[in-house]
Amino acid sequence: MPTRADVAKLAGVSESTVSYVLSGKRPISEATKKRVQAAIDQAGYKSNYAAAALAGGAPRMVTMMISNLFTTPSSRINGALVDGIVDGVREAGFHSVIWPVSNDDDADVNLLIKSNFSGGVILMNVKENDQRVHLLNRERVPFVVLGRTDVGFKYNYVDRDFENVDRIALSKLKELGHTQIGVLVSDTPIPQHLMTEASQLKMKLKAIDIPNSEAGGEELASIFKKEYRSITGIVSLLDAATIGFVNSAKEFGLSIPKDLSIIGVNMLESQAESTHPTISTVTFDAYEMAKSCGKMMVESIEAGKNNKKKRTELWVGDFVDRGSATHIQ
Amino acid sequence: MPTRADVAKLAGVSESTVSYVLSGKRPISEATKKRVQAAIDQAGYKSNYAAAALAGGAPRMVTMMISNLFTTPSSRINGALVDGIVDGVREAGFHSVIWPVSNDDDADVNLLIKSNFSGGVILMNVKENDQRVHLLNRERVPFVVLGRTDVGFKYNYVDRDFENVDRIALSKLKELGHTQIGVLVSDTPIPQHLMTEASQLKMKLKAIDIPNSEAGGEELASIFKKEYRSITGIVSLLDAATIGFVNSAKEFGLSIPKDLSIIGVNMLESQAESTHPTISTVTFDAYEMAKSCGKMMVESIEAGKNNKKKRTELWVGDFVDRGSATHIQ
DNA sequence: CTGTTAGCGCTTTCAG
DNA sequence: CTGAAAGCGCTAACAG
Repeated sequence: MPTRADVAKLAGVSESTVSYVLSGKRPISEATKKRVQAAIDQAGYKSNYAAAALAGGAPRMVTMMISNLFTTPSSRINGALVDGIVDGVREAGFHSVIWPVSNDDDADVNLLIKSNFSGGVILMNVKENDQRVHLLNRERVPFVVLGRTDVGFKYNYVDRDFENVDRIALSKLKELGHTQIGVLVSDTPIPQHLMTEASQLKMKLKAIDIPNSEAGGEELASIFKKEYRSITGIVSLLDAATIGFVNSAKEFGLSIPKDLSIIGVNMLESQAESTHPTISTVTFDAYEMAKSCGKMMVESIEAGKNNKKKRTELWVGDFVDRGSATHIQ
Repeated sequence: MPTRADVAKLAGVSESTVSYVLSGKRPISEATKKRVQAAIDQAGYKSNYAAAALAGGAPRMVTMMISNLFTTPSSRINGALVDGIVDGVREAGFHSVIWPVSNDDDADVNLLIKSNFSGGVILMNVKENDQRVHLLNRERVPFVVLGRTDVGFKYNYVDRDFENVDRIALSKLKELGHTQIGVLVSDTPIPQHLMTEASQLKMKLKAIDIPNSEAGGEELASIFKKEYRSITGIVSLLDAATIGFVNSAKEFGLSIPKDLSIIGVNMLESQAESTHPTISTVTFDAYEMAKSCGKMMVESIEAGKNNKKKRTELWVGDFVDRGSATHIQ
């Protein structure tokens, strides 16, 4: 295995010069850059991760910990998350790997932490009061949680910003001229922040409490014109019921989106898509979310070096217009 | 972060002594062993992966490369493979991680190889004439393929040993007294090695060529007594057809396993299980297979250090008796 | 813009 | 049974 010394000799420069053309951390003349690059190719040189990690301080590697990766069928959203993290981390100049946690005991986790070849850990699929959060925190390993769980102390995470999503949905409807809004819920009141937001926007919300099933949606459709005559916009927190509603709307003389604008909120991307291809949603871009999670992880690792502590919470939603939210007619 | 030097000071021994109690590579008195262990605990010492890798030569880490991990639904067999590799590798004193390959271009693979933090690569889900095999071979990275693909040169792999599986199936039937054997195939002749093996065991094989569907199996059941009166044992290469056959056998006056012994072969473990809970099979223990793959990987890495080359091919099947292969009556 | 040099923390001879 | 010391290949001051 050729080392940076071999390359240096070949190129007729010093060892550090080789390092610097590789890292770009200091200006190098084009001429030497070329010579070094040629020498690298000729020697078939490959940088040694271990040596770099040793010399550079923390290892430039982040580890994704996904529990139950192989017992639950992987969903599309998981793929987007992994891809997002990989890209975010890579853009920050780190690598990322998945650490297989076959079972739920601590052995694997401990091994990862002990071996300490990883600069930080991204925790996914966190459970309620997840023990791994406690462990990571105790062992002072830099980590970021993709999601949230209540563990009794603060930590870095990236999660969906539900309130902002609601805000986007309502302002979108407002913008389209709707003020009388029905909120599809199931056995729960309208979330407080939705209420607050609505009053700021001078919109009227009316809870429409139905079972979250296709049947529930159909039934709503059957009575909608009678019961909710004044309502022109819908914010739906339900998936299955929305399918039922949309599918049977026409049958009951309700034309969507002509008579009614619908925006689904707080559904997972996959739910939203499977719900109905024509329902507009405020959804989450899982890939982008994961990407910022990756970036945050790296930042957090680098902050740790300088003993700077940072705590970040983050995320917003995106409006996806599929044609069911339209201007009031 | 405490280092081995801190521990040494605390325990009042030399640095190398600490290393040796950790690695167990030379005899240490119980007394100092205890003192060192106490110092390690007290200091909260953790070994540094990067430093160990640097000093020790090749990094003690193997990487699993699984393509399309997140676009295909993960199956149970994949989980078994990953778990097996992890355990096999761990028993050999190495760690293992999954390298996420989101797309099929070479960028991810190159990155892995360049960063060279991994002592070896286990390739899974290989495609025909897989380019990654060429790449790994060219870059002289130690690697093992879990599966097989034709690339025009030899490499280390672990795969199912189909011939041995057939051998096991036939000898099992022979042992039970069966000599007139039907072979369930679909649009293919009986494999050559099955024929060879049968003639050595002085058994008679008869191809039973049917569609591999439940309907195909049912139809076979309906005519079996008439058409294949002399046959007492079945070797099945088909999954769906076997289900259909077994399920409708009784209806056509065929009692399994009383009248007929059935052994499924060359099915994946998952297929075999889903085929029928009472069909005996010669199947593959995916976990064990993967485990030996992990061990082989580590051996291959360590052989590389001493410039010993080894080429290994491996696997056998296991007979799983679920009661449908019984003594001739 | 480039070279010299002191480590990073560990493994492994070599010398007791 | 234990110590001392020489690196592994790289990064990052420090010194031009």
